[in-house]
Amino acid sequence: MTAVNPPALPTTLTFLLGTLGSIATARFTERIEAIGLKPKDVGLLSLLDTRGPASQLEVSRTMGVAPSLVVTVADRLEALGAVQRVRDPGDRRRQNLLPTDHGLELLERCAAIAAELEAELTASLDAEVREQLRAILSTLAQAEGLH
Amino acid sequence: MTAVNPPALPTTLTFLLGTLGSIATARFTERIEAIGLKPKDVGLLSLLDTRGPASQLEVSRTMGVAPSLVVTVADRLEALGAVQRVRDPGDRRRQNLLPTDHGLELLERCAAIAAELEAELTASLDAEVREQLRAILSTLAQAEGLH
DNA sequence: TATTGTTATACTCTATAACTATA
DNA sequence: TATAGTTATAGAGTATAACAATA
Repeated sequence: MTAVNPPALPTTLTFLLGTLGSIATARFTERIEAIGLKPKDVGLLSLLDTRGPASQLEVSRTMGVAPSLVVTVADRLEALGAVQRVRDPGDRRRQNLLPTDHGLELLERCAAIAAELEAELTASLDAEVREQLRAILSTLAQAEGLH
Repeated sequence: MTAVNPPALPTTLTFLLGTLGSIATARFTERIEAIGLKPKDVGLLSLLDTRGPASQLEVSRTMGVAPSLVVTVADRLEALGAVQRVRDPGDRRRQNLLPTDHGLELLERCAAIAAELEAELTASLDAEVREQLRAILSTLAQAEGLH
């Protein structure tokens, strides 16, 4: 029941998204290293910024990573002074994660780096087309439940 | 010299491409496992299909991976009967990699899997918008020298 | 007993460095 | 001496399983 003549792999959106996404991530990773952050650190900070404080297990589920990885990331961010762990007074098993002012500053620097990188990656596009792309990808992200 | 007020990270194309790309790759990886392939195997097969036979070092440079990784990938593909190593008669140090008929069949199955996945990932888009997206991403890929 | 977080351990991917064969 | 490929080794990232504290 598969297509007899599938389209060439490099023309599929699966391939294009995967390839361009990995380029974007590799360059972003390289640049945030200068401020001591790894991609997962940024993911966690961004999550706290978007959805507010959360317990480690909530973060684990939302990010789709193992609870033990949240410990590692939170340890690093705490050492950087970017997040605080606060025991939930109502349930002392829970560690609520709060971004600090410094953490929010770091996140803002990441956003600036991402914007800069976006400009470079899309230098071949007209401004109008760039916004079309943003709109389409936002639709896909929403469909995947990423907001 | 950075923007005083950068756009929110999740709205940047850097973030959207990285996130959606990693989703696409994760799902693709899961599905090609059924036919014994890893993502890098598919990359190598696709490269040979697109640019013709190549030595391992050429592959290493084109794919941007270490020569030792090409050995690993070529070993696996050879064991699957998907590529053949042929000593270059003019320079016996070189191992030219050739896709076999079976390798090309596997590649076609990967293309079918990618097409199926594309349909799922973009189910929220009109056909017209989907083609807009393909055109824009192809432009970006070309600008990155991926063709 | 079940849940939250942590620690110990292992697995996958990939790179670097040392080595072999050929030029 | 330089280059193509290979092997040995190590590091990064992440998961699974065992464990501790709290419910």
